Amino acid sequence: MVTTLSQVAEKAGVSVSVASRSLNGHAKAYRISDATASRVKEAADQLGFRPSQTARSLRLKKTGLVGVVVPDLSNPFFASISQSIALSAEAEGYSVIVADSREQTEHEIRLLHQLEDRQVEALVVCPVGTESKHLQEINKRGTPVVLADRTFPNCNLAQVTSEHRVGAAKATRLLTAQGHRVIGVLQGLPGTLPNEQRLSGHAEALEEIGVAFDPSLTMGNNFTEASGFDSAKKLLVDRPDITAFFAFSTPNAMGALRAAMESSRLVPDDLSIVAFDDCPYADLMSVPLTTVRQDVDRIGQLAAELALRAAVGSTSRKRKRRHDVKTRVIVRNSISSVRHS
Amino acid sequence: MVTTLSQVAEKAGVSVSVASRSLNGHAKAYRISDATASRVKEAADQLGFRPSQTARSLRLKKTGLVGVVVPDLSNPFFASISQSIALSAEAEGYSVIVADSREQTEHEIRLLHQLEDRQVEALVVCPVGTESKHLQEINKRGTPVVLADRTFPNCNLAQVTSEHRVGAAKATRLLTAQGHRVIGVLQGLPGTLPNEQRLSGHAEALEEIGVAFDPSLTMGNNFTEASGFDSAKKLLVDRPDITAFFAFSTPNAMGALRAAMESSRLVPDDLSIVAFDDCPYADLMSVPLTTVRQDVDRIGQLAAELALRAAVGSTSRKRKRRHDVKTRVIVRNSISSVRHS
DNA sequence: TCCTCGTGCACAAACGATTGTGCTAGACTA
DNA sequence: TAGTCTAGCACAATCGTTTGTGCACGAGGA
Repeated sequence: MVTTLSQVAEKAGVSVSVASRSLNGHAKAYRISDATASRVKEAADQLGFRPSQTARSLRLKKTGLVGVVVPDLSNPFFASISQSIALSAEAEGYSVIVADSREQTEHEIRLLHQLEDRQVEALVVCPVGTESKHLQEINKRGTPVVLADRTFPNCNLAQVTSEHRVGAAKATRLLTAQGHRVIGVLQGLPGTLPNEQRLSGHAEALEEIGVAFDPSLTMGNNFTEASGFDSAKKLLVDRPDITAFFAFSTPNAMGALRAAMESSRLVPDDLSIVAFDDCPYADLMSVPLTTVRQDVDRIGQLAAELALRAAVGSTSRKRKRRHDVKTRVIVRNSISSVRHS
Repeated sequence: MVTTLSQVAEKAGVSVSVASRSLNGHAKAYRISDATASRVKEAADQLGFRPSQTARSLRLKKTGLVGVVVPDLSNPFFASISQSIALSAEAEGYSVIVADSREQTEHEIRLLHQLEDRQVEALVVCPVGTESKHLQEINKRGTPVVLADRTFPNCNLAQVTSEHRVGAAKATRLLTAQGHRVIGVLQGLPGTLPNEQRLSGHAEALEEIGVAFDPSLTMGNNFTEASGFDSAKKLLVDRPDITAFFAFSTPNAMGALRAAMESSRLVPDDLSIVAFDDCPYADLMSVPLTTVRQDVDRIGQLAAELALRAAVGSTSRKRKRRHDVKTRVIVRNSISSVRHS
C-alpha cells in the first residue's frame, strides 16, 4: 500500500542510500550523478513515495511535534491560544498535539507524560493549579516547557503572559475615575500569577487615589462562572455599599451579571462591572461589557516562538525567556458614575 | 538522558528481548522466570525507563495518533468538537493532532497530507468547501476519514452531523406558529450538506402550513458574521415585509443582530430571530437568542468513535457509517408574534 | 606499464523498540 | 549411562529512514 524508500531504490536500480540522498538534495555532496538523481526522483513520483515520518523521527531524533496542554479547550480563550500556536507551529513545519486537562492537575500530569513519551520537541502549557514541580522536572529531563497565560512566581521556566498588573490597574482606574470607591473583586484562582498580579495592579490603582485596599472586598476561588456568581451574590449581601465589580475573567463577569439580575440590581445603573478578558460578541451582550482585552493571538504566537526556539536548541540563552504582552481596554457600556446619595 | 530498553536490559543483566517481554507482561508466555521479570522491572523503575513511542510506532505500525482538521479553532463550535474528540481519543490511549485549515481548501489539503505522512491512524475532518475528492482519495489510500458537521451528499465516507432537516423544520415552526409568513433565511455555505438540509427542512415546515418557499428570501454565502450581516442588511431593504430571520449559524445571527440595530429594527418587537447553533452566554445576549442547539459533544464523541473503530480496523462493516444526532430547541426571547397591521 | 586520484555508487550501522526461533543446561526417564 | 524434555534465556531480523565509510573502475600523468 504505502511505498517505501527501498521500493523506490529498486525501481530506480540503485541502493537505498543513493535514493535517500537523491531525494533529500544531498546528491551533489555525495557525488551522485545528475542522471541517477533524476531517475530516482522520477521513480519516487511514479510510486507516489512519501517518506515515513515515524522512521525519520526515530532516526533523526526529531518528531516535529509540539505538545499543547490547556485546561479547557471549549473556553474561547484557550481555543484561541491553541489556534495561534497551531498556526505558528505549522508555519515551521511542526504539528501540534493538543490535550485537555479538564482543569485537573492529575490529568495534566498524565497528559504531560504521555506527550513526553511521544517525544514532542517542546511543550506549551496553560497550567492548572499552583504547582510547577512536575513542569520543572519535565523541563529538566530535556523537553522544553513554555508556560502561557497561567504562570508562576519564582519559576524559571520560559513564560508568556499578559501585563496583568498594568491591565488590572487600567481597569480599576476606569472605575475610580467614575467615582467608585467600594469595588468588589471577583478573583480567579488564588496563588496563580495572573490572579496575584491583577490583585496587585488593582491595589496599586486604588492607592493612587488614596484608597486602601480592603481584602474583605475580594472573593472567589476560580476563573469559572460559578465562582463569579457565588462571590458576587455573597458580596452583594455582605457589602451592600459596593457600587462596582471587577471580575477577573469573562466567566466570572457572566456570573456577576447573573447574580446582579437575581438581586435585581441594574447594570450599569445600580452596579458597574469591568472584566479582565474579552470574549466574542461581548458588545452584543445584554450589558455590553467594558473589558481589558488580552492579546490572545500574540500570546500564542510568542509561546510557539519560544517553544520552537527551545526545540531547535538555540543555545542563545540571551533570548528573553519571559514575555508580558500588552492589554487593551475596550470601553463599552457596563460602567456608570456613582450616584451621589 | 533518556534511558533505552537496552540500558535496562544491561542493568538487569539480561537481553533486550527478555527485558521487552518482561515489561510488556509477556513473561509467562515466553517462559521468563518471575525472578528475572521482577529484576527487569526494578531496573526499569530505577532508571525511569519510558519506552520510545516513536520506536514502537515504527515497529508496530501503530502511531496512536488521530488527526483532526477544523476550519477555525477559535470558533467555539469547532473548539468544542475538537475537545470532545480529544477527550474520547485520550480515553482510548490515542492523542490528537489538531490542524486549522483557516477555511481554505488549499490549506486543508496540505494539512491532510502532512497528517497522512505522520501516519495518523484516522482523520476527523470538518471540511471546507464542497469538494470531497481529496478526502476520498486519502480514505482509499488507507487512512480512514470521518466527516463531522460539514458532510457531503453522495459521499460514502463515514460521517456524523446534526439532524439538520429536522432541526431547521423545528426552528421554522417556532416562527410560523407565531404567525410569521415572510421569513428571511441567512444561509451558510451553499452546497454543503448542512446548508442544503436546513434549507429543505425550512421549506418543509413552510409547506406544512401551505406557504411556498420563496428562494428570493434566502441570502448568504458563508457561516460567518460578515455574511449574516450583509445578507440581513440587503434583505431588510429588498424585502421590507420580512418579519423574521432564520440564521443558519450563530455568527450569521450576530450579523443579523447588528444589521437590525443599524436599521433600527427592534428585536424581537420589529423583527424575530431564530438561529441554528447555540453559543455560550446566548442567554445573556442583548436579545437572548432562541436557537436550535446542536449536541456538539455527542458529535465529537461519535466522530471519535467511528474514527477509532476504523483505526483498529474493525472489519464489521455492519456498523453504521452515518450518524445524525438530534438537535434541541432552546427557547429564549428573540421571537414575538407578528403584529396584525 | 604502473601508480594515483576522483567519480559514482553500494554496504552496513545506527535509531529503539517487538517478536520468531535457536541454543544450553539441568531434570527426568528407562 | 544415554536419551528426551523443558525451562530460561539470547540471537537476530524487522519496521523505514539517514549517514559514515569502503570499494571498483576509468582517466590521467610519468
